[in-house]
Amino acid sequence: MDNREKIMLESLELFSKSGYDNVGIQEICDNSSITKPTLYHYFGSKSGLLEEIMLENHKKLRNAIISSAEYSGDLPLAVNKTVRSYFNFAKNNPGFYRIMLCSFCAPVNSDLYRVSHKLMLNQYEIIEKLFKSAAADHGNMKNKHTSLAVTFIGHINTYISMWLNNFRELDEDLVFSASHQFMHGIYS
Amino acid sequence: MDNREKIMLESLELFSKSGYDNVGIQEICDNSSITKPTLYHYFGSKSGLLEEIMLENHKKLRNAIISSAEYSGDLPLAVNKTVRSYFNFAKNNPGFYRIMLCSFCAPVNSDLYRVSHKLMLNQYEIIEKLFKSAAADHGNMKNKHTSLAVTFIGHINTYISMWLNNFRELDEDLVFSASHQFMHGIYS
DNA sequence: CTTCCACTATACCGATTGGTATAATACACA
DNA sequence: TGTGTATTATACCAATCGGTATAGTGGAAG
Repeated sequence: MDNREKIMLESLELFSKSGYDNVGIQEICDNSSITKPTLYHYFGSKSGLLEEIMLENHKKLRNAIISSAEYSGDLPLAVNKTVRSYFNFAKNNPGFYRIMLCSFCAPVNSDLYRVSHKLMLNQYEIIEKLFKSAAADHGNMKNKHTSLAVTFIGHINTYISMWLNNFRELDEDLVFSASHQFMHGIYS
Repeated sequence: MDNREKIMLESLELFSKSGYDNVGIQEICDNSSITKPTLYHYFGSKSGLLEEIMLENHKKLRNAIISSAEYSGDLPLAVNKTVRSYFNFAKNNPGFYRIMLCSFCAPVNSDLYRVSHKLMLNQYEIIEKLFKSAAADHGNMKNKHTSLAVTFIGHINTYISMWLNNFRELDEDLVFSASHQFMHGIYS
């Protein structure tokens, strides 16, 4: 594993455990067995490091959900698949998901917000597109795309957050009931 | 307004805008028109200040929801009233609610977590008690108290978070549909 | 053999961090 | 008017923050 990757992995770990602001550059370097000039050689700044971490992992998430969230006439199916994709991604990237959850409610005046905000909006857009396509077949969804997308991701994050805090498993039963419950919220 | 209160109000404002870690003691003092020894006279430390802010506001929240979340044979009613209480509290204390949302996903190794964790658990307990009482009349809720409580608060926070980010209003319609959707999740 | 480049080591920078020691002040009470 | 106490102001602390300058090392490629 090269140094760049080592730094990213290690700082992701530290950020998720202590929070971006509570981790110093020196601490990252010590844990990665590299020196400060090396870190600045690759990332330029602390927020630059955060940005690359968020960009790279967001890309993986995006790839995971973008195909699940495709509408082909069956909205419950797409919703079900998307929930499953999110759950699986969280399981495979718990450290990053922790940080992402923080970034959903990050203070406006923080590096995490500045770096992540557009990425969060991009996530909304992907899901919004699903509901926009489905609206043609579901009249009661008209002009609610954004609201639905935000609610949907919010509910998914509720379950993932529960899992991260050991309140519940992310199993196939939960995929079903979460999807089912959300769909009921649309129809009613 | 006395200095103690002035400090608490001002730092709550700053914390919610920039995050606890990004606000320095000096900045709080400048904005409150007091000096550092005064702050340390009242609160002892930065985390002590955070603790008093969280304790005091949590107390207000607790008082607001504890009567709403009382079970008197009508679960949908109690759920509805509780959602309304949360929404109203958030409307009246947006700054604190922002911080509280952060504290639900705060990194374990942070002041915010250390100060808030028990308070969050206490919130769960209050709601858990509601579902525990209701379980006598609703067989399918047995042994799901904790899970239900966490999910319930999680869903409420999703809507409040949307409101804080200007995606949606917290009106009476949303109180109804949020309650309705959650109840459907229980019955199914 | 030389050039290039990723990387290290060390030492440093100014600014800011949370926190404190000490002395002056304002005010209630006698 | 004098005294005690609660609160404040000024000035300071060591430590750490993010970030950089400089000089040098090891190894691969031409």
